[in-house]
Amino acid sequence: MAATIRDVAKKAGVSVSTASLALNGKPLVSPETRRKVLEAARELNYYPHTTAKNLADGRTRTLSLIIPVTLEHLFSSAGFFAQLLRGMHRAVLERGYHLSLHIVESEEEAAEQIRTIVLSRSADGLLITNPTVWPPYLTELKERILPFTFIGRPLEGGFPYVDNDNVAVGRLGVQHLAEKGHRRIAFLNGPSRFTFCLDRLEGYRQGLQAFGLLYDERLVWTSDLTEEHAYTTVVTALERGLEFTALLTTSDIQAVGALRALREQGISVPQDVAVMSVNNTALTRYFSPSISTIDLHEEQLGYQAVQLLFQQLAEGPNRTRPSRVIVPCDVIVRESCGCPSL
Amino acid sequence: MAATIRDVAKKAGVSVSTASLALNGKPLVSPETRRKVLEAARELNYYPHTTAKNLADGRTRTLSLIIPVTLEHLFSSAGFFAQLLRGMHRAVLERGYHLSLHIVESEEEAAEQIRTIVLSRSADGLLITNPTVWPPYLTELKERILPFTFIGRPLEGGFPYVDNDNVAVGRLGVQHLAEKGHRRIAFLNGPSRFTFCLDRLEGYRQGLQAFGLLYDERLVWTSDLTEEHAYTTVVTALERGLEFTALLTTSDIQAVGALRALREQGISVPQDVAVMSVNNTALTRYFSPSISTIDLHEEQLGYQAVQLLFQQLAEGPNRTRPSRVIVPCDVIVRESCGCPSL
DNA sequence: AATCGTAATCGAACCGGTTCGAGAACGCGG
DNA sequence: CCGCGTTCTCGAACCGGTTCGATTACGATT
Repeated sequence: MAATIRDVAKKAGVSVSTASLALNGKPLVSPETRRKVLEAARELNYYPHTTAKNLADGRTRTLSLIIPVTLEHLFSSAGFFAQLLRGMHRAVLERGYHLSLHIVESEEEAAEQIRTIVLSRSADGLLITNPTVWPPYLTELKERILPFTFIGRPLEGGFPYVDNDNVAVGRLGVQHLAEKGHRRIAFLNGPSRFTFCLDRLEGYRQGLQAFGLLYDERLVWTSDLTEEHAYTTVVTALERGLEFTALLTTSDIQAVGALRALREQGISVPQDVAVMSVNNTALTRYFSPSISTIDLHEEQLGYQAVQLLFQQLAEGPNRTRPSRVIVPCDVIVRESCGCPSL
Repeated sequence: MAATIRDVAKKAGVSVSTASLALNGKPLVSPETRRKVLEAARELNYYPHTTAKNLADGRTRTLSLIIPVTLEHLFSSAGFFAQLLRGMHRAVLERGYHLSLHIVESEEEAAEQIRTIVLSRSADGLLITNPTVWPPYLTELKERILPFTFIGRPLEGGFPYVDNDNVAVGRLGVQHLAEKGHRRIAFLNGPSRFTFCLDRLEGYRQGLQAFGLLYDERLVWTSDLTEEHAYTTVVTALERGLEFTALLTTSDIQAVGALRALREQGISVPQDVAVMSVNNTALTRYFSPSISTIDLHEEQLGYQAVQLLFQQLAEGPNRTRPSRVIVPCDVIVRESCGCPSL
């Protein structure tokens, strides 16, 4: 069938080992011999057999990406993952690696997949998205059987991860609204099992403090990352008669639900209440009013995650610093916050 | 490090070949021997080395998914791909296979990736999404070096593919609107380099014919699959004074652009013009008015694509019928078409 | 001329499985 | 008791690369 390295060696009149050295650009080969080998390879249309390479040097040239994603979550965050994948793929391609995809419905399933990957040695490293505060596979991973990188900060420290600057997300959201003079800024956050929600809450507090505003826990609400639940949460808050002139939500899909609730109560945005959100999904651009949001640079996040993982692969098991990379974020001003610009 | 099959064989007191037969459930092993081998394997926590298996039997247990996706396209179709991936992953998991991801910016890049995969023998089959009418890699694939399946009908026949029932998409869209009494139904289609646009146009014609309506080419427009271009296209159409009471668009993102154009001209939806779309993305649910759309069952599409590819793998190179699978679609009624239901 | 160092090359082992052909053990009929 | 077919087991080859230790060739050194 296809030419093997033995075919190339024979054609070039050298041994297999020399052919291998020449093809891989190793130094100990004379220029003349190298030329002969390369020419033979070209004539035979030789291309190394990946699997054989993998077996020989014990690398799979594959990184496994674990995406725990429930159906409703998928709906709201498809754009996030799409961008993430782009960034990861770009990084992986640069090194001649492959990206293997594992979509799981729960973290238990994630644990199972991870175990299988480890046992079957089908990847050189793991990229694990969306760890909740204590994922079931964490104990096993602690043994460092396989290098891995989290996308999103795990609660337990000491693990390598990349993440958005979620504290900055909260802080910038508040800052942007406070600079317009808002004093009572509500925050519709997500479930606290997500560390990004914890971090954004921290950022929210920091933002208030920076502007000398008091933290009022009655203005901090929590909902699932769905339109429906965000809607009912805001409706409830309004029924309780809470006063606020600005609202920061932690995801675009929540902002949409919040806007529906506000609209139904005859509260107009941005005149009566200014709204800001996070994610910069397609929704926000085309919604009416268009939604001011914070862009997370997901592609960069994916790219950096892979880079961090490669760094670990290079370092080997002598586990140096548990590194982390934080990707900055940008405010994107649209109509819902009531700013004149753009 | 980890136990190999030789360790298992030694512990069980049998030869390596017997151990292999026993572990793989081959028939020629005595029950007693099998028991001993399995027990030894369990005690040693043995798990076969994927790469070694792959090299030995010449299969990679990997399918490569090629996604040619431009940035603006990504924005509008992230949900589509997310669903597709879910379905594919589910099918692949059932067979102990892996899904390898290749995101490319152009079809030339797709061609390059495909060539590399073929030469390096890093996958057993290819899943190729979104073929345009004549993708550059088609000629090579014709030689059937590697089994593949298209997601989306390629213009050239004779290749295995799965697709939505795009003719039905066009037909059902028209039917739904015509049943409400609409006589002048405009169609905002996408670029004709996409076969799904060609098919939906055909469906549109069939739908008109079924209701005894005349095909009026002035009511058939084309725009890119972006909000902006859809907007300008509809604006232009309105400026030309074209009369229509209903509009079918071929993607949700176009519907959004169309709605913006209509709104700006003081045309209210659904009162003055009924609008229907295709894709059932998050946008359509939360838009105001919510957009009636056609669900394509993308997860099913992905699942079927993998099944079709496995079928080819099973059949081997004795290329039987060039099979295809068509996934049905469903109308989802919301506000924009002006139907009372729901 | 003998010794040494270095550069270039080679053969063989190895990675961890599968598979094939040969051979041993065994029961059975003649 | 012999020959034969069946059932089970085994050793060795194989998949296609990489790598290690040994070997050769050759110019420089003393």
